[in-house]
Amino acid sequence: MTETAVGSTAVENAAAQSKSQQAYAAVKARIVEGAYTPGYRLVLAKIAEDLGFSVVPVREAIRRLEAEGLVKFERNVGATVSGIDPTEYLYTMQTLSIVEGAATALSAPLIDSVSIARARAVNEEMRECLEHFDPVRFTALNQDFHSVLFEHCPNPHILDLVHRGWNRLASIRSSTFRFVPGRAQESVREHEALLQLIESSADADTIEKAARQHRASTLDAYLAQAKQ
Amino acid sequence: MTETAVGSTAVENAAAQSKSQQAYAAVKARIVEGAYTPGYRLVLAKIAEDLGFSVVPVREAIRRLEAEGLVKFERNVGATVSGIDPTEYLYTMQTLSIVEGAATALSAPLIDSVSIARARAVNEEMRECLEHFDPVRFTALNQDFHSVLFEHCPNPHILDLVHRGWNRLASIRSSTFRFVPGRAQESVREHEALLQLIESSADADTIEKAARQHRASTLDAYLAQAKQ
DNA sequence: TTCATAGTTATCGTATACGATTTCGTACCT
DNA sequence: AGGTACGAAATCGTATACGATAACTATGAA
Repeated sequence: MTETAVGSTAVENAAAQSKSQQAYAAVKARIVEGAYTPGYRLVLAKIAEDLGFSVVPVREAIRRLEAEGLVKFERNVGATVSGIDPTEYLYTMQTLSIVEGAATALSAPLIDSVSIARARAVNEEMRECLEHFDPVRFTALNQDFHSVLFEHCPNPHILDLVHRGWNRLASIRSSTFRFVPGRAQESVREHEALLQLIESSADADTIEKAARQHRASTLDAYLAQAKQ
Repeated sequence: MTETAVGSTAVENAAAQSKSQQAYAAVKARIVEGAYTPGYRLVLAKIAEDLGFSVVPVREAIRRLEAEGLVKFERNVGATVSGIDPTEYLYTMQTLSIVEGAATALSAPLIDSVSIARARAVNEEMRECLEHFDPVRFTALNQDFHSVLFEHCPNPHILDLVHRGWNRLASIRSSTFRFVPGRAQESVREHEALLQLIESSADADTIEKAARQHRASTLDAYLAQAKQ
């Protein structure tokens, strides 16, 4: 995702990237890892000081994050980390179900047996993880699993949309399965089914539907949980 | 397309918007209407001078356009209007076929008979337009038609993606049907079929497939044309 | 006590200035 | 003549400075 130049130190990287990019990466990281929680007020001057930059590159970074939906910006007021109120979560998940489904279907014919094996190994870990349930680890593995499936998507635009969707969910991602523990088992089972569809070279439409439905089910489980 | 606020003068508008936003709107408009053709070099200082601003707000505007894919930006080199080389066109159309298909399907149950009638009227105009064929007008009507179908989509994220897709195509949009004139007739016919599906409350999957296929067919026609 | 209003503070928005990087042209060397 | 290296011009990147806006607070009157 990030352009980690292979074989270059962090220092070299810092020199290679503009401060805008550094600021972007820094703020994004803080959001994704939860240091800045939803609703958190992003004060430009403060961030600039923290990073040792002026405010100008920080502004650009924030605007970029805004375009990706991670930050909400109000003129003359400032930026806050986008909360994921339930409606937002619903919209994001629905969107992701569509683009990820498409990405997975387009990706499927290009997935070699090595990747399949890797995905299966990850899913196996998830299954083990069910015993002494660790939601954070489980959710991380879940992303690994799906990454294998959609990363081969030949259409970079669609792939980008998938990444953005995952990013938007990132801040609550660490706890997705905390809210719907019952869903975890089903999820593992559906993963295996997905893998078999891909192995058997099922037609694109079938794979797309399965992938979409898989995500939609997680959403439904969450909604059912949230309702009461 | 431009956000002409009803009942407010241009001056009031200028005051209400930040210069970043104005710059964004101005540059975007120039790109969409073709004043800045693909490959055109966007020099910050030049644009700033044209608009009477400093370069700072222009930078932000450019970055925003970059995030939307309308502009390509290279560090220490500058920005150029994103070309739509055939591969890009393909990727964009494919992406749009997916999100627009989904948007149309989600939108369908919410479309009232008035909107249907309006869409049908537009399609009728398109049919007439076939006689003395005017590609530009035809393509404009085509957007109007589809707008009616997907604008009711209740998921704002998906709707946003659809808009972005159309924007990306905007610079060549004015001439889409110039390249594939034979496609125009089919297109009109498929529009009517789509309307009937919506009227008869066909299930979401059927509508989605039809909408997606409709766009995919335009893409295929273009590719077949471009090949030889 | 409560509401309205004026003043204060925090923060954003933009202009200007200057240093950094790239690109292009020219001159020199082979 | 061709290629390389040096230098100049164009352009970008960032810092600093200041004006503009909105949120907050305190004060006074009803």
